[in-house]
Amino acid sequence: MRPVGASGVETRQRVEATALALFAAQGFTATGIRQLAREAGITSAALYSYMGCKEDLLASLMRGLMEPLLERSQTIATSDTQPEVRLRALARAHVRLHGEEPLAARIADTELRALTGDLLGEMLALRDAYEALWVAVIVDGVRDGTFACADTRLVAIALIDLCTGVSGWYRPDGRHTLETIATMHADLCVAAIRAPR
Amino acid sequence: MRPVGASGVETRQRVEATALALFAAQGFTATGIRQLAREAGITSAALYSYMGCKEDLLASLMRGLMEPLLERSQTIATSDTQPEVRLRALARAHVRLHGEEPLAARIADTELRALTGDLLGEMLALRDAYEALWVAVIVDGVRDGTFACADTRLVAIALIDLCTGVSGWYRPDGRHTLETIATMHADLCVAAIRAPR
DNA sequence: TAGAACTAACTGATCGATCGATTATAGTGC
DNA sequence: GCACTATAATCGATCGATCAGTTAGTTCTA
Repeated sequence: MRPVGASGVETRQRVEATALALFAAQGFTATGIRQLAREAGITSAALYSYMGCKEDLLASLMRGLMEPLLERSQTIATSDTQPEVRLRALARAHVRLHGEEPLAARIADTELRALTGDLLGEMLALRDAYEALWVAVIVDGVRDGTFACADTRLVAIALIDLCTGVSGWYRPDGRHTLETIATMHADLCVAAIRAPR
Repeated sequence: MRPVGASGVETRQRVEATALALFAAQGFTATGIRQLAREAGITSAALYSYMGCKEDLLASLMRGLMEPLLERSQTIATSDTQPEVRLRALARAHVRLHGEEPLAARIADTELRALTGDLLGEMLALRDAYEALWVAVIVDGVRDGTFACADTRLVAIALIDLCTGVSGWYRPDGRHTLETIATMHADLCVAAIRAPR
Protein backbone atom coordinates (compact mmCIF):
# COMPACT_ATOMS: atom_id res chain seq x y z
CA MET A 1 0.00 0.00 0.00
CA ARG A 2 1.71 3.14 -1.15
CA PRO A 3 1.14 6.08 1.22
CA VAL A 4 0.06 9.43 -0.19
CA GLY A 5 3.05 11.56 -1.09
CA ALA A 6 5.66 8.84 -0.64
CA SER A 7 8.94 9.55 -2.33
CA GLY A 8 11.49 6.83 -2.96
CA VAL A 9 14.32 9.33 -2.75
CA GLU A 10 13.27 10.49 0.71
CA THR A 11 12.55 7.01 1.91
CA ARG A 12 15.96 5.84 0.76
CA GLN A 13 17.58 8.66 2.70
CA ARG A 14 15.57 7.77 5.78
CA VAL A 15 16.58 4.15 5.47
CA GLU A 16 20.25 5.06 5.18
CA ALA A 17 20.18 7.53 8.03
CA THR A 18 18.35 5.07 10.23
CA ALA A 19 20.76 2.30 9.36
CA LEU A 20 23.72 4.55 10.14
CA ALA A 21 22.32 5.44 13.53
CA LEU A 22 21.31 1.93 14.50
CA PHE A 23 24.34 0.07 13.16
CA ALA A 24 26.66 2.54 14.89
CA ALA A 25 24.73 2.47 18.17
CA GLN A 26 24.08 -1.21 18.59
CA GLY A 27 26.02 -3.01 15.87
CA PHE A 28 25.07 -4.49 12.53
CA THR A 29 24.04 -7.93 13.68
CA ALA A 30 22.14 -6.66 16.69
CA THR A 31 20.06 -4.40 14.44
CA GLY A 32 17.18 -6.39 13.01
CA ILE A 33 15.51 -5.39 9.81
CA ARG A 34 12.14 -5.02 11.54
CA GLN A 35 13.58 -2.43 13.88
CA LEU A 36 15.36 -0.70 11.03
CA ALA A 37 12.18 -0.62 8.96
CA ARG A 38 9.97 0.54 11.79
CA GLU A 39 12.30 3.39 12.67
CA ALA A 40 12.61 4.36 9.02
CA GLY A 41 8.83 4.49 8.85
CA ILE A 42 8.22 1.54 6.49
CA THR A 43 7.82 -2.21 6.80
CA SER A 44 10.57 -4.75 6.54
CA ALA A 45 9.41 -5.90 3.10
CA ALA A 46 9.72 -2.40 1.71
CA LEU A 47 13.35 -2.22 2.79
CA TYR A 48 14.23 -4.52 -0.07
CA SER A 49 13.30 -1.81 -2.52
CA TYR A 50 16.29 0.05 -1.17
CA MET A 51 18.87 -2.63 -0.59
CA GLY A 52 19.82 -5.95 -2.04
CA CYS A 53 20.23 -7.53 1.37
CA LYS A 54 21.19 -6.37 4.82
CA GLU A 55 24.87 -6.93 4.20
CA ASP A 56 24.72 -4.87 0.99
CA LEU A 57 23.33 -1.99 3.02
CA LEU A 58 26.19 -2.26 5.49
CA ALA A 59 28.76 -2.31 2.72
CA SER A 60 27.27 0.71 1.05
CA LEU A 61 27.38 2.70 4.29
CA MET A 62 30.99 1.75 4.81
CA ARG A 63 31.83 2.58 1.23
CA GLY A 64 30.23 5.98 1.83
CA LEU A 65 33.04 6.75 4.24
CA MET A 66 35.95 4.80 2.80
CA GLU A 67 35.71 6.03 -0.76
CA PRO A 68 35.81 9.77 -0.05
CA LEU A 69 38.48 9.21 2.58
CA LEU A 70 40.62 7.31 0.12
CA GLU A 71 40.02 9.86 -2.62
CA ARG A 72 40.89 12.85 -0.48
CA SER A 73 43.92 11.08 0.88
CA GLN A 74 45.17 9.98 -2.51
CA THR A 75 45.15 13.56 -3.68
CA ILE A 76 47.06 14.62 -0.59
CA ALA A 77 49.59 11.81 -0.60
CA THR A 78 50.50 12.37 -4.23
CA SER A 79 50.70 16.14 -4.04
CA ASP A 80 54.00 17.82 -4.64
CA THR A 81 54.61 19.00 -1.10
CA GLN A 82 56.93 18.11 1.72
CA PRO A 83 56.22 14.89 3.61
CA GLU A 84 55.44 16.82 6.76
CA VAL A 85 52.84 18.90 4.96
CA ARG A 86 51.38 15.76 3.50
CA LEU A 87 51.27 13.91 6.78
CA ARG A 88 49.54 16.86 8.41
CA ALA A 89 47.02 16.94 5.61
CA LEU A 90 46.41 13.21 5.82
CA ALA A 91 45.77 13.46 9.53
CA ARG A 92 43.47 16.42 9.04
CA ALA A 93 41.48 14.71 6.33
CA HIS A 94 41.10 11.64 8.51
CA VAL A 95 39.95 13.55 11.56
CA ARG A 96 37.68 15.79 9.53
CA LEU A 97 35.83 12.97 7.87
CA HIS A 98 35.62 11.01 11.13
CA GLY A 99 34.16 14.07 12.76
CA GLU A 100 31.77 14.88 9.92
CA GLU A 101 30.59 11.31 9.56
CA PRO A 102 30.98 9.80 13.00
CA LEU A 103 28.35 7.14 12.49
CA ALA A 104 29.74 5.83 9.23
CA ALA A 105 33.20 6.02 10.74
CA ARG A 106 32.23 3.99 13.72
CA ILE A 107 30.63 1.39 11.49
CA ALA A 108 33.59 1.26 9.13
CA ASP A 109 35.92 0.84 12.10
CA THR A 110 34.04 -1.96 13.81
CA GLU A 111 31.89 -3.87 11.36
CA LEU A 112 34.38 -5.21 8.86
CA ARG A 113 33.98 -8.62 10.44
CA ALA A 114 30.28 -8.66 9.61
CA LEU A 115 31.11 -8.69 5.90
CA THR A 116 31.66 -11.80 3.83
CA GLY A 117 32.96 -12.73 0.40
CA ASP A 118 33.47 -10.06 -2.22
CA LEU A 119 32.17 -7.29 -0.01
CA LEU A 120 34.78 -8.09 2.62
CA GLY A 121 37.46 -8.23 -0.04
CA GLU A 122 36.42 -4.87 -1.37
CA MET A 123 36.48 -3.17 2.01
CA LEU A 124 39.80 -4.74 2.94
CA ALA A 125 41.24 -3.47 -0.32
CA LEU A 126 40.01 0.05 0.40
CA ARG A 127 41.49 -0.10 3.88
CA ASP A 128 44.81 -1.44 2.66
CA ALA A 129 45.02 1.16 -0.07
CA TYR A 130 44.35 3.83 2.51
CA GLU A 131 47.03 2.61 4.89
CA ALA A 132 49.49 2.41 2.05
CA LEU A 133 49.11 6.14 1.47
CA TRP A 134 50.19 6.91 5.01
CA VAL A 135 53.05 4.48 4.75
CA ALA A 136 54.22 6.10 1.51
CA VAL A 137 54.20 9.59 2.99
CA ILE A 138 56.06 8.45 6.09
CA VAL A 139 58.59 6.59 3.96
CA ASP A 140 59.20 9.80 1.99
CA GLY A 141 59.68 11.71 5.20
CA VAL A 142 62.14 9.18 6.55
CA ARG A 143 64.02 9.29 3.27
CA ASP A 144 64.37 13.06 3.31
CA GLY A 145 65.25 13.12 6.98
CA THR A 146 62.09 14.81 8.25
CA PHE A 147 60.86 11.73 10.07
CA ALA A 148 62.51 8.95 11.97
CA CYS A 149 60.87 5.66 12.70
CA ALA A 150 61.92 2.06 13.09
CA ASP A 151 58.96 0.39 11.44
CA THR A 152 56.99 2.44 8.98
CA ARG A 153 53.95 0.22 8.80
CA LEU A 154 53.64 -0.02 12.58
CA VAL A 155 53.87 3.73 12.85
CA ALA A 156 51.41 4.37 10.06
CA ILE A 157 48.84 2.18 11.76
CA ALA A 158 49.50 3.76 15.13
CA LEU A 159 49.03 7.26 13.72
CA ILE A 160 45.88 6.33 11.85
CA ASP A 161 44.51 4.88 15.07
CA LEU A 162 45.50 8.03 16.93
CA CYS A 163 43.31 10.02 14.54
CA THR A 164 40.42 7.60 14.61
CA GLY A 165 38.98 8.02 18.09
CA VAL A 166 37.40 11.35 17.19
CA SER A 167 34.33 9.65 15.84
CA GLY A 168 33.64 8.41 19.34
CA TRP A 169 33.53 11.75 21.11
CA TYR A 170 33.43 14.71 18.75
CA ARG A 171 30.30 16.81 18.89
CA PRO A 172 29.74 19.94 16.78
CA ASP A 173 28.73 21.86 19.91
CA GLY A 174 31.88 20.87 21.79
CA ARG A 175 34.75 23.00 23.02
CA HIS A 176 36.76 22.93 19.82
CA THR A 177 35.90 23.21 16.16
CA LEU A 178 36.54 20.18 14.08
CA GLU A 179 39.25 22.10 12.27
CA THR A 180 41.03 22.81 15.54
CA ILE A 181 40.76 19.19 16.56
CA ALA A 182 42.07 18.11 13.20
CA THR A 183 45.05 20.41 13.63
CA MET A 184 45.77 19.08 17.11
CA HIS A 185 45.82 15.55 15.77
CA ALA A 186 48.04 16.57 12.88
CA ASP A 187 50.43 18.15 15.36
CA LEU A 188 50.51 14.97 17.44
CA CYS A 189 51.25 12.86 14.38
CA VAL A 190 54.09 15.03 13.15
CA ALA A 191 55.60 15.42 16.59
CA ALA A 192 55.43 11.69 17.19
CA ILE A 193 57.79 10.86 14.37
CA ARG A 194 59.75 14.01 13.72
CA ALA A 195 63.40 13.23 13.44
CA PRO A 196 65.67 14.58 16.16
CA ARG A 197 67.46 17.70 15.08
CA MET B 1 24.61 -37.18 30.39
CA ARG B 2 27.98 -36.74 32.00
CA PRO B 3 30.92 -37.88 29.86
CA VAL B 4 33.59 -40.05 31.49
CA GLY B 5 36.42 -37.93 32.84
CA ALA B 6 34.66 -34.60 32.41
CA SER B 7 36.10 -31.78 34.45
CA GLY B 8 34.20 -28.59 35.14
CA VAL B 9 37.44 -26.65 35.43
CA GLU B 10 38.64 -27.74 31.99
CA THR B 11 35.23 -27.24 30.43
CA ARG B 12 34.99 -23.73 31.82
CA GLN B 13 38.36 -22.92 30.31
CA ARG B 14 37.28 -24.30 26.95
CA VAL B 15 34.09 -22.27 27.05
CA GLU B 16 36.01 -19.09 27.82
CA ALA B 17 38.67 -19.71 25.19
CA THR B 18 36.03 -20.52 22.60
CA ALA B 19 34.01 -17.45 23.49
CA LEU B 20 37.11 -15.25 23.23
CA ALA B 21 37.92 -16.60 19.79
CA LEU B 22 34.39 -16.41 18.43
CA PHE B 23 33.38 -13.07 19.93
CA ALA B 24 36.59 -11.48 18.68
CA ALA B 25 36.34 -13.01 15.21
CA GLN B 26 32.68 -12.48 14.43
CA GLY B 27 31.24 -10.33 17.17
CA PHE B 28 29.19 -11.05 20.26
CA THR B 29 25.74 -10.90 18.72
CA ALA B 30 26.74 -12.85 15.64
CA THR B 31 28.01 -15.68 17.83
CA GLY B 32 25.10 -17.93 18.76
CA ILE B 33 25.19 -20.08 21.84
CA ARG B 34 24.74 -23.25 19.80
CA GLN B 35 27.90 -22.48 17.86
CA LEU B 36 29.74 -21.53 21.01
CA ALA B 37 28.64 -24.73 22.74
CA ARG B 38 29.43 -26.96 19.80
CA GLU B 39 32.92 -25.55 19.40
CA ALA B 40 33.50 -25.85 23.13
CA GLY B 41 32.47 -29.51 22.89
CA ILE B 42 29.27 -29.35 24.94
CA THR B 43 25.62 -28.56 24.29
CA SER B 44 24.00 -25.16 24.60
CA ALA B 45 22.15 -26.18 27.78
CA ALA B 46 25.42 -27.06 29.49
CA LEU B 47 26.78 -23.60 28.81
CA TYR B 48 24.50 -22.26 31.54
CA SER B 49 26.53 -24.15 34.13
CA TYR B 50 29.34 -21.80 33.24
CA MET B 51 27.62 -18.48 32.71
CA GLY B 52 24.57 -16.70 33.97
CA CYS B 53 23.58 -15.57 30.52
CA LYS B 54 25.37 -14.77 27.31
CA GLU B 55 25.85 -11.14 28.27
CA ASP B 56 27.39 -12.16 31.59
CA LEU B 57 29.95 -14.20 29.70
CA LEU B 58 30.82 -11.22 27.55
CA ALA B 59 31.20 -8.98 30.55
CA SER B 60 33.45 -11.44 32.31
CA LEU B 61 35.75 -11.68 29.29
CA MET B 62 35.97 -7.92 29.09
CA ARG B 63 36.59 -7.67 32.80
CA GLY B 64 39.41 -10.17 32.29
CA LEU B 65 41.23 -7.52 30.30
CA MET B 66 40.07 -4.30 31.88
CA GLU B 67 40.78 -5.20 35.48
CA PRO B 68 44.43 -6.18 35.09
CA LEU B 69 44.97 -3.25 32.74
CA LEU B 70 43.53 -0.85 35.27
CA GLU B 71 45.47 -2.43 38.13
CA ARG B 72 48.80 -2.31 36.37
CA SER B 73 48.16 1.21 35.21
CA GLN B 74 47.10 2.44 38.63
CA THR B 75 50.35 1.23 40.08
CA ILE B 76 52.28 2.99 37.33
CA ALA B 77 50.33 6.24 37.41
CA THR B 78 50.72 6.61 41.16
CA SER B 79 54.38 5.70 41.30
CA ASP B 80 56.91 8.27 42.42
CA THR B 81 58.59 8.80 39.10
CA GLN B 82 58.73 11.52 36.48
CA PRO B 83 55.67 11.97 34.29
CA GLU B 84 57.62 10.92 31.21
CA VAL B 85 58.63 7.67 32.86
CA ARG B 86 55.07 7.08 33.88
CA LEU B 87 53.66 7.84 30.45
CA ARG B 88 56.14 5.44 28.90
CA ALA B 89 55.16 2.78 31.38
CA LEU B 90 51.45 3.34 30.79
CA ALA B 91 51.92 2.97 27.06
CA ARG B 92 54.02 -0.15 27.54
CA ALA B 93 51.50 -1.74 29.83
CA HIS B 94 48.72 -1.00 27.38
CA VAL B 95 50.55 -2.41 24.38
CA ARG B 96 51.80 -5.41 26.32
CA LEU B 97 48.38 -6.45 27.52
CA HIS B 98 46.82 -5.80 24.10
CA GLY B 99 49.49 -7.98 22.56
CA GLU B 100 49.24 -10.73 25.17
CA GLU B 101 45.48 -10.81 25.12
CA PRO B 102 44.53 -9.70 21.61
CA LEU B 103 41.18 -11.44 21.61
CA ALA B 104 39.99 -9.99 24.89
CA ALA B 105 41.35 -6.63 23.79
CA ARG B 106 39.47 -6.71 20.57
CA ILE B 107 36.27 -7.62 22.39
CA ALA B 108 36.76 -4.95 25.05
CA ASP B 109 37.39 -2.38 22.32
CA THR B 110 34.37 -3.17 20.19
CA GLU B 111 31.65 -4.82 22.22
CA LEU B 112 30.82 -2.26 24.86
CA ARG B 113 27.66 -1.48 22.96
CA ALA B 114 26.44 -5.06 23.37
CA LEU B 115 26.23 -4.56 27.13
CA THR B 116 23.20 -3.25 28.98
CA GLY B 117 22.30 -1.99 32.43
CA ASP B 118 24.67 -2.55 35.31
CA LEU B 119 27.18 -4.45 33.22
CA LEU B 120 27.50 -1.52 30.85
CA GLY B 121 27.84 0.86 33.77
CA GLU B 122 30.58 -1.28 35.25
CA MET B 123 32.60 -1.44 32.06
CA LEU B 124 32.18 2.26 31.39
CA ALA B 125 33.44 2.98 34.90
CA LEU B 126 36.51 0.81 34.32
CA ARG B 127 37.17 2.55 31.04
CA ASP B 128 36.74 6.00 32.50
CA ALA B 129 38.97 5.18 35.46
CA TYR B 130 41.59 3.96 33.03
CA GLU B 131 41.47 7.08 30.89
CA ALA B 132 41.69 9.23 33.98
CA LEU B 133 45.05 7.68 34.81
CA TRP B 134 46.51 8.76 31.51
CA VAL B 135 45.02 12.20 31.89
CA ALA B 136 46.52 12.55 35.36
CA VAL B 137 49.99 11.61 34.18
CA ILE B 138 49.83 13.98 31.24
CA VAL B 139 48.55 16.78 33.49
CA ASP B 140 51.54 16.20 35.77
CA GLY B 141 53.87 16.35 32.80
CA VAL B 142 52.33 19.58 31.56
CA ARG B 143 52.63 21.04 35.04
CA ASP B 144 56.32 20.23 35.35
CA GLY B 145 57.04 21.37 31.81
CA THR B 146 57.85 17.97 30.33
CA PHE B 147 54.78 17.89 28.14
CA ALA B 148 52.84 20.46 26.21
CA CYS B 149 49.33 19.93 24.99
CA ALA B 150 46.27 22.04 24.41
CA ASP B 151 43.63 19.61 25.57
CA THR B 152 44.71 16.90 27.97
CA ARG B 153 41.68 14.68 27.61
CA LEU B 154 41.79 14.78 23.81
CA VAL B 155 45.45 13.90 23.88
CA ALA B 156 45.03 11.12 26.42
CA ILE B 157 42.37 9.49 24.28
CA ALA B 158 44.44 9.90 21.13
CA LEU B 159 47.48 8.29 22.76
CA ILE B 160 45.46 5.42 24.19
CA ASP B 161 44.05 4.83 20.71
CA LEU B 162 47.55 4.99 19.25
CA CYS B 163 48.50 2.11 21.52
CA THR B 164 45.38 0.08 20.92
CA GLY B 165 45.75 -1.12 17.35
CA VAL B 166 48.36 -3.70 18.34
CA SER B 167 45.69 -6.24 19.18
CA GLY B 168 44.72 -6.23 15.52
CA TRP B 169 48.07 -7.19 14.07
CA TYR B 170 50.60 -8.34 16.64
CA ARG B 171 51.69 -11.95 16.33
CA PRO B 172 54.24 -13.61 18.60
CA ASP B 173 56.13 -14.89 15.56
CA GLY B 174 56.31 -11.44 13.97
CA ARG B 175 59.32 -9.28 13.29
CA HIS B 176 59.47 -7.57 16.67
CA THR B 177 59.09 -8.80 20.20
CA LEU B 178 56.15 -7.44 22.08
CA GLU B 179 58.55 -5.60 24.34
CA THR B 180 60.13 -3.85 21.36
CA ILE B 181 56.73 -2.92 20.00
CA ALA B 182 55.69 -1.63 23.41
CA THR B 183 58.80 0.53 23.51
CA MET B 184 58.12 1.92 20.04
CA HIS B 185 54.66 2.92 21.08
CA ALA B 186 55.93 4.47 24.27
CA ASP B 187 58.41 6.48 22.21
CA LEU B 188 55.66 7.70 19.90
CA CYS B 189 53.51 8.77 22.85
CA VAL B 190 56.27 10.70 24.58
CA ALA B 191 57.48 12.31 21.39
CA ALA B 192 53.95 13.32 20.44
CA ILE B 193 53.53 15.58 23.44
CA ARG B 194 57.04 16.43 24.58
CA ALA B 195 57.33 20.13 25.22
CA PRO B 196 59.61 22.09 22.89
CA ARG B 197 63.00 22.74 24.44
C1' DT C 1 33.16 -53.13 51.39
C1' DA C 2 29.00 -52.35 48.94
C1' DG C 3 25.30 -49.72 48.14
C1' DA C 4 22.73 -45.50 48.98
C1' DA C 5 22.79 -40.69 48.79
C1' DC C 6 24.56 -36.80 46.99
C1' DT C 7 26.96 -33.57 43.83
C1' DA C 8 28.89 -32.59 39.40
C1' DA C 9 28.57 -32.39 34.60
C1' DC C 10 26.21 -32.96 31.31
C1' DT C 11 21.90 -34.23 27.54
C1' DG C 12 17.68 -33.87 24.33
C1' DA C 13 13.77 -31.47 23.89
C1' DT C 14 11.24 -27.49 24.20
C1' DC C 15 9.67 -22.61 24.90
C1' DG C 16 8.59 -18.09 23.18
C1' DA C 17 10.63 -15.16 20.33
C1' DT C 18 12.97 -13.17 16.45
C1' DC C 19 15.70 -13.50 12.26
C1' DG C 20 16.49 -12.12 6.89
C1' DA C 21 14.18 -12.55 2.85
C1' DT C 22 10.19 -13.42 -0.42
C1' DT C 23 5.57 -13.15 -2.51
C1' DA C 24 1.14 -11.66 -3.96
C1' DT C 25 -1.29 -7.73 -3.64
C1' DA C 26 -2.78 -2.78 -3.45
C1' DG C 27 -2.83 2.32 -3.48
C1' DT C 28 -0.48 6.55 -5.72
C1' DG C 29 1.00 9.66 -9.24
C1' DC C 30 1.84 10.91 -13.80
C1' DG D 1 -2.07 2.09 -17.75
C1' DC D 2 2.19 1.54 -15.82
C1' DA D 3 5.99 2.41 -12.78
C1' DC D 4 6.59 3.46 -8.16
C1' DT D 5 6.13 2.70 -3.31
C1' DA D 6 4.57 0.46 -0.37
C1' DT D 7 1.76 -3.70 2.63
C1' DA D 8 0.37 -8.18 5.14
C1' DA D 9 1.51 -12.60 5.36
C1' DT D 10 4.58 -16.16 5.11
C1' DC D 11 8.80 -19.08 4.68
C1' DG D 12 12.57 -21.63 6.66
C1' DA D 13 15.68 -20.83 9.95
C1' DT D 14 17.85 -19.52 14.22
C1' DC D 15 17.87 -17.14 18.68
C1' DG D 16 18.77 -17.27 24.20
C1' DA D 17 17.19 -19.66 27.90
C1' DT D 18 14.80 -23.44 30.56
C1' DC D 19 13.47 -28.02 32.05
C1' DA D 20 13.32 -32.84 33.18
C1' DG D 21 16.28 -36.33 32.98
C1' DT D 22 20.86 -39.22 32.82
C1' DT D 23 25.56 -40.65 33.78
C1' DA D 24 29.94 -40.11 36.42
C1' DG D 25 32.32 -39.44 40.54
C1' DT D 26 32.55 -38.89 45.55
C1' DT D 27 31.18 -39.46 50.24
C1' DC D 28 28.82 -41.71 53.86
C1' DT D 29 27.06 -45.47 56.54
C1' DA D 30 25.73 -49.96 58.06
